[in-house]
Amino acid sequence: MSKVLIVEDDEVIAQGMARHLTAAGFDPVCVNRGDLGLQRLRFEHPAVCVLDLMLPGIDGWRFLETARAEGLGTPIIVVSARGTEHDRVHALEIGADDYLVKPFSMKELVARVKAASRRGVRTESVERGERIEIEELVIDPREVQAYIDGESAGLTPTEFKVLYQLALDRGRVVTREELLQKIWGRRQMYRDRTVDVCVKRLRDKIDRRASQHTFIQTRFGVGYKLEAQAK
Amino acid sequence: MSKVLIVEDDEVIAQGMARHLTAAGFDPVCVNRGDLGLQRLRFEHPAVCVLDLMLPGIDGWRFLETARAEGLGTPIIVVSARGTEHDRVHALEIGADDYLVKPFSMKELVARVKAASRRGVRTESVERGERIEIEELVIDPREVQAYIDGESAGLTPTEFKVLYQLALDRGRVVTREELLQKIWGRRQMYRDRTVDVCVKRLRDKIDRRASQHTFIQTRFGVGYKLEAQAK
DNA sequence: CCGTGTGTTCACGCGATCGTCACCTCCCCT
DNA sequence: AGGGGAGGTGACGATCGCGTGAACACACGG
Repeated sequence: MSKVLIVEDDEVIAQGMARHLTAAGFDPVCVNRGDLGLQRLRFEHPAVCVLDLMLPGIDGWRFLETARAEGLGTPIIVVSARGTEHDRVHALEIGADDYLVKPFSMKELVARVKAASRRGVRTESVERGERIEIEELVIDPREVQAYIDGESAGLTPTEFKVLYQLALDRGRVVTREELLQKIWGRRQMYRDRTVDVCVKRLRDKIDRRASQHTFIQTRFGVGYKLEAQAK
Repeated sequence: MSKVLIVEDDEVIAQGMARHLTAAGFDPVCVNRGDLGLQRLRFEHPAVCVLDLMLPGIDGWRFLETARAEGLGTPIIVVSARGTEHDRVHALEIGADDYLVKPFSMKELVARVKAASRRGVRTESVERGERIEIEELVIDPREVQAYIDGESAGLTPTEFKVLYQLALDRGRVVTREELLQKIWGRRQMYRDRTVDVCVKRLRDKIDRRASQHTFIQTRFGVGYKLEAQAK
């Protein structure tokens, strides 16, 4: 469920961590360069970040400093082969949340990732993500609301989630199964019209103004798609 | 500044920790029994708790379990002479935020306490901070009071904290969980109406004047939001 | 020891929300 | 052109969220 960003240049270790985190119910993403990791940290907001200190691109120290300077609050767990007291204290001082010395047990890593994600509740529901603007439609995750021509669309939480999910993949067709899975947490549907009804209500609210114009398009037999123009 | 609760039965170690934490700008409080520590954790809400596992009264394990079961969200750093992988993993699993094996360096302890308090579950220090003005509403952190048209609203400390928290993120929807965590230091809520009641009283006090006008808006199924206009 | 101020929990009730269903419309394929 | 199935639409009912008033718990000051 929760995403974990692994910034580690050793393929073997990264894969091992990913495997164990997956088994524990996390959704790990691996990156082998510091600069790439920083970019992904900025855009997709993972619940936790596991960071190696020795990295190509930019090293872990600069990674930490930059991330904190930019105000990114993601819990960061440093893993490193070097584990002198000075290293540990310094990393913690400049913004690390935890420090594990290699070699470490995967069990402990998983436990510490769990602990970090547990307390990082704050990005769970609100706050994550930028506003998305598509023509006169503005989708604001911070307010959990959408606006048309600056006027609130009065979306309910579920409606908003659907719209936001479509907006994250705007231009792409999103299947019903995907929506049902991500928003309702259901696995399979036999004849479930839940999504359809929700989309209808959504359309009633956001397509009302610009008549003749529908933001949410239907892909027959597949799913729904939100218009792509990023304004 | 920030209070740190030290639950440790060895006087010498406790005093050492207290001394170093004081030097680092913390306000340590020592307790030598588990049951007493738990009471103080419940009563005064420290920013961080440092917990030894071997204790008279109730031991650290039960301390951890009880605190978390009660929904107390204070970051807890476990320190222990026993440091097997199993111990560490288990402690983290049942709610510890960090685990240090004795003997440890005081520098590292301080660094980890800093890291834990940094991601501060709660906004302990209300004192610093600018006044926030929203139309005729003035929120003054120094006075711990709000004013409407220059007249005191007579807010209680808790009411003020809620208002201030909303004001810091004005325009953004703040979830109940977030408020409960930041102000009351609880992590999970089962069916807790504390926030609702507090908000009701807040509204009674600050919305009284400008009738027809509510500063605090409800986002159904999500949380509360304070009006955005910075005057 | 008892009022008072403050904070938390409880119980009730209304209204918002959301899933389901039935029926209708439209698309796609043959 | 017609049939079957996918999707749109409107309505209904159960549930849940939350406002509200009151009871309850607790520390403080006299």
